[in-house]
Amino acid sequence: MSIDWAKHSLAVNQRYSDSLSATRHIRHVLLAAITAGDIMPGTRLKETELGKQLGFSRTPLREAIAALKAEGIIETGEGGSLQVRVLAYQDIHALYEMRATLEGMAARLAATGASPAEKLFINEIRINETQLINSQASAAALAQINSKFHHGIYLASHNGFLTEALDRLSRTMVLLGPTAYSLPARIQEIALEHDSINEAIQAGHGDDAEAAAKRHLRNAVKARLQIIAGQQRGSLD
Amino acid sequence: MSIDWAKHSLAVNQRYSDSLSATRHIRHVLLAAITAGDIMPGTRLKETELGKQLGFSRTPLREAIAALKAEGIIETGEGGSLQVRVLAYQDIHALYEMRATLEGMAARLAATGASPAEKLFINEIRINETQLINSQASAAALAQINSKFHHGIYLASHNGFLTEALDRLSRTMVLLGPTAYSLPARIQEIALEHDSINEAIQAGHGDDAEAAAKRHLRNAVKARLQIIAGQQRGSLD
DNA sequence: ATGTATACAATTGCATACAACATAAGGCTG
DNA sequence: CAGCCTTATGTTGTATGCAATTGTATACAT
Repeated sequence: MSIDWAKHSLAVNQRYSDSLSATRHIRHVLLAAITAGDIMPGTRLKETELGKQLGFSRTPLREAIAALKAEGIIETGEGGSLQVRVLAYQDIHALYEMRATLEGMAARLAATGASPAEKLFINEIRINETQLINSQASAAALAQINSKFHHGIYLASHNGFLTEALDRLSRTMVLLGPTAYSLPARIQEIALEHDSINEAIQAGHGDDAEAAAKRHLRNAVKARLQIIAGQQRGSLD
Repeated sequence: MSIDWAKHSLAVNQRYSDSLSATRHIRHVLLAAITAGDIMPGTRLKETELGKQLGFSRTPLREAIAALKAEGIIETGEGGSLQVRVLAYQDIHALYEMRATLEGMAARLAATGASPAEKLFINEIRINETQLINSQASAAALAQINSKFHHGIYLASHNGFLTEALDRLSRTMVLLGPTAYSLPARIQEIALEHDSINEAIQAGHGDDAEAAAKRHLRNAVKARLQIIAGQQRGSLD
């Protein structure tokens, strides 16, 4: 029941051309494993075991974990044991509330301050997304282009702290499990909502962009709650 | 020209009753030293030296630094050397832009969702602040009560991610140097602005609270720019 | 005199070893 | 038989040591 670390490790090496220090490499691999669902929230992580599986000593492993703890992805449970953070039900609302505000801010700033090139870039991603949806791409592929779309807007806000905060929120959200792209009905809605955001940005309408982004996120919570309700099993283990 | 680590170390031990692991202890001590201005942005930190001065080995020190790097307080310069992060001029605007949005959100949520006890608590801090100002308290004391006031609002938002994001921003802001409480003229303005925020929260007016908080932060940037202009020295070392 | 190359010193990155602590199981006692 | 204490095992926390990379100084050549 061991995890296929080699896959994630390879992907990270490919993405960064093997140029990462052990500490940062491990951090990315752990994030990838959590994102892929290979490690579920609540899973206990044992340093010795992880180190052996990953092929690194405990020193860089612990440094990577220290960084993930600072990000709120990993937490120390009772007696100092390590585990992937478990989000409470009300955390879901808090998370989306934050994202709605920040995505709204990013969309507004993108609409009012993005360069022509950035606007073109965002629009291109949007077109690309439409093509993928029409060709019935996988949920993973759709989630990836979705990420690109949002991240493009973050960057166009020209606010590094905003970009970082939103990236951090996105990383935290993987703790919630499967994305909304597992709901076929939601996919079309997402496309429409992305369109409103994109159009407002292209037109340079800050207010509209912010409102559209907030609407998008409010709908996203609804979809998320639906997924969680579907996963609901007996709460008594 | 060594730094008085014992002072910060003692303060941390007092605050946390000696119950912190070496790693977390060191993290707090470093933050305190940076906040106090004992270590300026751009200062190079040498692990061996720091470890000896703090009385800990390099392992927990490196873990503390890993956490601070994840928070953006410490960065790795050319060739892997460590230094306290240096903020660029445009970072100041980005930081305050973020804080204005998040403080506005927090104030709105506090106004609409805080419990009666929380509102009383915030009001009490506000009264306390007035007394301190009238008694000509030190800049440090004013900065502290200011922190309490804002933090009280964060908590009353009932959104842990928002609270954490704002705390993180506050920690980053210490990199900017002296607070606005070194400007006598600004102190009275701050009191008035805090009053508007507090009144809107007490009255439960979300829109007003958000607007007042945003105004407060906009004025804070102005004051900050004034301080920085005053500090201006030749940019060629 | 200036630019470059080489050697040395210093610092960071990683691994191994040790110490302290928490947990769980088993035996002992009431 | 139940409860508690003891002990053994496993896990985290910290220290030290080694390897590799980078910065620096000096000497030499142009």
